[in-house]
Amino acid sequence: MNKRSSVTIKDIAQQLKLSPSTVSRALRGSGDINAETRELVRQVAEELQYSPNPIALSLKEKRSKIIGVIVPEIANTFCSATIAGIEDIAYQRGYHVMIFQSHETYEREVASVRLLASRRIEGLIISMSAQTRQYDHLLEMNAPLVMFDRVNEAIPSHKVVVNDRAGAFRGVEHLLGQGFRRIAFVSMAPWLSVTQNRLKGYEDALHKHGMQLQEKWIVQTEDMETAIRGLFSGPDQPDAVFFAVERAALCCQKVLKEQGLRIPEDVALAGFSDNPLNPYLAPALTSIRQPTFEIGQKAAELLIEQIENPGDEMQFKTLTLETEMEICASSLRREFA
Amino acid sequence: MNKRSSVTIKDIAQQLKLSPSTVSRALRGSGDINAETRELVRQVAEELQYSPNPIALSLKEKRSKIIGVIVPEIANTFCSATIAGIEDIAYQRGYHVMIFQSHETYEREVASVRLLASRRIEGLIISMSAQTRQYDHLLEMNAPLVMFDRVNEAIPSHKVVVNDRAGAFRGVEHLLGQGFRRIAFVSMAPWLSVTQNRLKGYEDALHKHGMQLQEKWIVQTEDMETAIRGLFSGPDQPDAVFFAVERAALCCQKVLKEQGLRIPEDVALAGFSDNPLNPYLAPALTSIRQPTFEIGQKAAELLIEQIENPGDEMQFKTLTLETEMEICASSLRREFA
DNA sequence: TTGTATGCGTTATCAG
DNA sequence: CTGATAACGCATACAA
Repeated sequence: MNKRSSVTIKDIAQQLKLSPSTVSRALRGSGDINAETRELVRQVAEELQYSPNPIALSLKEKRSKIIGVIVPEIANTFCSATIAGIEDIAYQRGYHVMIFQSHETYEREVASVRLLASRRIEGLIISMSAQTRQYDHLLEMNAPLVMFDRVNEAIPSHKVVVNDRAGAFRGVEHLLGQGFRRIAFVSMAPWLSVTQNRLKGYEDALHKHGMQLQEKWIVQTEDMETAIRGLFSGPDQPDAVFFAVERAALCCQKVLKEQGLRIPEDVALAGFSDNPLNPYLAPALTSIRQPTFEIGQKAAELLIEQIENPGDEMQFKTLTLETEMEICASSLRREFA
Repeated sequence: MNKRSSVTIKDIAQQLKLSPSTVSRALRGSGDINAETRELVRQVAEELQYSPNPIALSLKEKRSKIIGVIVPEIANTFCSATIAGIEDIAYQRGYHVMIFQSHETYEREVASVRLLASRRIEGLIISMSAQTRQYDHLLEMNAPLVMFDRVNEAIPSHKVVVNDRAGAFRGVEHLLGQGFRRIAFVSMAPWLSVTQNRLKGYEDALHKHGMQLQEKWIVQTEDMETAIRGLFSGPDQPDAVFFAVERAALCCQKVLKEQGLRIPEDVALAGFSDNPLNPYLAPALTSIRQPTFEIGQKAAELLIEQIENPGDEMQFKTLTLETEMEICASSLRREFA
């Protein structure tokens, strides 16, 4: 929209008394063209600060060089870090990234998908909203699609996930190793694969150590704050909480603080979270860390590969990256802490 | 790019044996048209899941209904929250938001501005990178521009800022009120207006309480970690730090921890930060809070107003919002903590 | 080597 | 009331 933007190929053509097509060829180097003419055109283009109109290009080539990204919330550390990874690759390969948030609602997600589709984006990278339980909007897309984090097996696409089961297993086993025996599990949407896998890891760990699963200590709801309050109000309270989503960490902190319960003296805490401040919390929060930047990179690579090789009837891959555990005071027995 | 996207006005016309122009009119309701025809067209459009091609529309109308946003880092809490506010208004008014990160580098910022300009975005909302000390890329834009947070008076545009001077004043006065007398100031780019204003607030507070400014306690550098380490290595160390940027908070935590200095027993801490975890840190971090969501909303409103009334030779406004102070343990004298 | 004509999807204008 | 045509900016098949 700056001055440069209104200069078209025609202006250059006019000034040089050439036809627009010649100018076009000179600029893009296709076809045979007189070296002098080319140079001349280039010079004038430079002078006039010509830059091609990408909208016209998109219309013509049916390509926009834009990839869409839909995440639940960019305020979520995991999401913003992943986006950084996506951008990294996208810009390297000459693509631009259009970011949308679903704010964890199905409606916003569907609206965003439709919008992006109508905008002729060339591909979509998505982590679904927690509310999404129906996938028509994604199945209808026939642009390349890559899912990450919140994926669904029923949807044919590349997927990038972490080994949630192993990550949760490791975290819970760590809690068990510290002597905690009454470990609650807090999560949100039970229909999401991440939730299910993390729950499996939790079960694996309990099982391996010969412990009984206590249904009442498994919380899976949107309204985590209330649920956690429930965990710590009746008799038979947990002595540790393993949270499967970042937001739950904050909820736990809040409720425990409000109930006057100390971490880890009264209740230990560990779980999935990618917030960089975790080691500085009171007390420092033991976290299962995901390779966020890399997840974004891989997703973008898979997407662009797909965009640029449309013929290939490819096998859809599921890339599984490993998590790391950052052990901090929140999950250590007092005597060690 | 889903199936719907390939249905054009022509397809509808063909199916109904009408001309494209008739279909266009029927769909957009302009001009006179037979009520039956209109209904028929609408039905077929519905059946075929027609949706207009926005790229063609953009080309024709020279409008893209896209506004660009450039921020230093979306991982920064302040930025992501602001973007949420921008999105809120934009979507209400039918605009889409294209987000770019400068990663605090001048080059990325210039590249993003140029890209957005060439993409025919209708307006730009920007918080400049810390490196940016030259503004040609912004001055050249003749699309509507709104700056927030990192603004520059030399650039003719609407601006949305917070009362940085008052915020810093309040924070530092609070530290003084708690009995701290050796207060350092940590920030990054001294040429930014935010930095300058926050520094002024710091000076105001010291001055009001009859204190001398100590140059050696004023740190303004990219490499904050080293600088802070410097503050706490020699003799004559501060007993409190007021930080003017969110990132500095983390740096302080890190260095103080590594030097075995306790907060607030040895060194008190307060400053600008919008991280929601601050109250849960060890100890809880006293924070000057900005109305992030509202900043984004206001910026978007100003931009869209400008986009939609291009004729108006408007006065450029600078909107100044107030900060709030959230007092926590990190800035309280031990006896009160 | 260069110019002309055409089309991408849409709408405004003018003719019917 | 409806249809034909041109135009937005660009690239390309084809003609010269």
